[in-house]
Amino acid sequence: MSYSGHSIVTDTSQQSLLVPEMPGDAVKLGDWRDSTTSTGGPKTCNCKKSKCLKLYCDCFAAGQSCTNCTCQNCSNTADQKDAVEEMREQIRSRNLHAFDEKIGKHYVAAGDAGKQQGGCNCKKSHCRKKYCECFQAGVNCGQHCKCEGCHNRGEHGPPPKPKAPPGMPAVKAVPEAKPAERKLTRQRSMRDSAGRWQSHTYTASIGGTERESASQQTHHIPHPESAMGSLSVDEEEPCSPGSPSSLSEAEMTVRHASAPMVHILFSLNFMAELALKVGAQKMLDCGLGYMETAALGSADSDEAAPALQARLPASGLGAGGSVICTNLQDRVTLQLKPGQQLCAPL
DNA sequence: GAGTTTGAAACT
DNA sequence: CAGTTTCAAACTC
Ligand SMILES: [Zn+2]
Ligand SMILES: [Zn+2]
Ligand SMILES: [Zn+2]
Ligand SMILES: [Zn+2]
Ligand SMILES: [Zn+2]
Ligand SMILES: [Zn+2]
Repeated sequence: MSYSGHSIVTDTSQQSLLVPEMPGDAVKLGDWRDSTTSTGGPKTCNCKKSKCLKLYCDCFAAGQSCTNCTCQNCSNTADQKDAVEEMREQIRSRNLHAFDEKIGKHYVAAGDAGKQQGGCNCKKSHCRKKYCECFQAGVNCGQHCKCEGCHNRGEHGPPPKPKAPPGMPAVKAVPEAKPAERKLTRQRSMRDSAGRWQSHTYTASIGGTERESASQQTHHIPHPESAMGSLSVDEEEPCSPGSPSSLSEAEMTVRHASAPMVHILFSLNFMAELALKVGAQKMLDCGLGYMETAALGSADSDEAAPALQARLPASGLGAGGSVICTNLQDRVTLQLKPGQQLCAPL
């Protein structure tokens, strides 16, 4: 989702992402996009009776056309987009949030589309198997789950560790393969000191001819509102009391979607730095490629935040700092304690 | 690979 | 709503 629709006018500056700029203005979060992978991960299905036109079908639920699937009588194809869209509408009328995987058109939420907006209802799996979608998503069960005998609440054990499906090991072989270039880009809108809206495009790349690089482009845009959707940042972002103005690096924003789960978004600068420090590949291997925050978990409460923090080291991204959940309302700001870092220093 | 189990999605 | 059926994946053997 680029801002190509807007007439881009102004300057194009280059600067290092490692130099935190950004004033304490409102931060808008775009999505990370891996140029080599489709957002949300490619899905495949094996549907036999649904024609891949119901939410039973993972591909359809994820808003993807069936590709490399082994489905039968599949109608979830590009050349039948009319039928697809018709079904989508029908399902949307049944459940307004059915395809709400995106927030404000930008952020792909942790869960799969159309699933689990209200938590799981597991009865026999103790939420310890992939039958449980909370577990499958790698998150603890939360307030809205109605599960029985749940062992996925981070109380009596570590956070869920759904074993990665076989097929494409995160880091395996291919040592001779040329370092494929990977690019991570993301956009954000913010206001400059003059109050004008700007669109910032950040790019971090690794591999390829260049080793690692990062750049930033700044464009003036008419109004970000149209592009940001309902979750546009308030004109006046409520700053948590006593927070320093320069949280850019440590700041994380939590969106409390209508109901169930709180998704944690890392700030742009943080992710960009992380990409440079540990490498984009490592991030992808750790499931952070698209800011899939489920990889780190979700916090439904202050109490759950520490568990979230505890997962950071396990992700291999460094020793986590303290994550503080300052409040839990519609919008929450998580920040590191001053001087602490999520990622171990270089 | 066949058969079972599971819980979301769909249906009544 | 609740109860039932359908469905495709997760799981077991
Ligand atoms: Zn399908
Ligand atoms: Zn498919
Ligand atoms: Zn299909
Ligand atoms: Zn569950
Ligand atoms: Zn759950
Ligand atoms: Zn549970």
